[in-house]
Amino acid sequence: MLDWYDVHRRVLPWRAAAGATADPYRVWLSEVMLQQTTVAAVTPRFLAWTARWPDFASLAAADDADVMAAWAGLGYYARARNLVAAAKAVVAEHGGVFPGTEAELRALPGLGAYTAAAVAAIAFGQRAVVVDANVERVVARLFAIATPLPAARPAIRAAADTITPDLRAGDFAQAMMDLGSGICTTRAPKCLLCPLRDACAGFAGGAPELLPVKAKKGVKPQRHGTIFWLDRGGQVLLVRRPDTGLLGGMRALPTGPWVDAAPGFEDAPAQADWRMLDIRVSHGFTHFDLDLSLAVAEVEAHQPSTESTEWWPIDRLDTAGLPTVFAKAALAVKGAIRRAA
DNA sequence: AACGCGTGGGT
DNA sequence: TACCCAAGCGT
Repeated sequence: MLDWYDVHRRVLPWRAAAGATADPYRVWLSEVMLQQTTVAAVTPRFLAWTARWPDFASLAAADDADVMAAWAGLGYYARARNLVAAAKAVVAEHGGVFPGTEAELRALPGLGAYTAAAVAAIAFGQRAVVVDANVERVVARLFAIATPLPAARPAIRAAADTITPDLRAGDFAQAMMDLGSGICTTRAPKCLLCPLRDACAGFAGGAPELLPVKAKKGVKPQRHGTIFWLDRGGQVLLVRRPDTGLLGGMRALPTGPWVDAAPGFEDAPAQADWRMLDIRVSHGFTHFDLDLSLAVAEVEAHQPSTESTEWWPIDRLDTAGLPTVFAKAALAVKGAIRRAA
């Protein structure tokens, strides 16, 4: 694997040159951004983020709202909140120096078993067993582990442990991920290009693409809701969502409750002459689909804001850092208003 | 130990 | 189109 990696390794912005030491801050940030998120989506965001907050100290001192806005569109927003919390902990509890052991890393917010192992191995050269979805797939095929996930996890981890080297464990982990990403892919693995082919029990068995076995997913529930668009002379009312739960801590358009049937004007952010637009916006989250009605109204100039609300210039809404579902809704409302004019 | 938690890309 | 999926974590 290491020989293969030395030839085929991907060049990525958070990776050190071959043989060089990676910057722990950049390794950590990239690992968190890459949680359940593709390299293609992460790359531009990583470059912008590191230009703005290049180290732990700058991130620990960053304004919370700026950080959340900078994360907008990447999803799983608890990651951004945990990044700041971890940076503050590094400054306050570790003298600004990132701890180098897997156990200490694991104790920081947002670093679970995978990320702590990956950072320990990649940034600190320690032997750690790094198991992500790529490694699960490669190992399940290599050892022909047919137990369905997630029950297979202990066996997969034990098998990964047996092939993890004492030296260059970080390169080994990245090699497994590059292999999983480009060769040992989910749908149609390119076994003829694989350096592990001769050792692969899954290949020998004739159907490596069927591994690992996964349970089928249930049906996603369909929910309905209302998004409120309140215009105050070219500004729109935004709220800050509660820190916990869906889209926690993010700037957002006001919403009503998410319900099973057709929604109404419940939880409108102000007394106003609300009317529903003739269009809908649909958005899929991980665990439910949302069908959104759009309620619009206008208020006079003196309409106040509160601690958790602010008026935002409509023509600069792209700078507000809205999660995708609200950016989508805003685009739809602006389009409808333009057509009506 | 399930489940809540986003989004964009691939097929 | 309607899925499935991606360098998971916290509770």
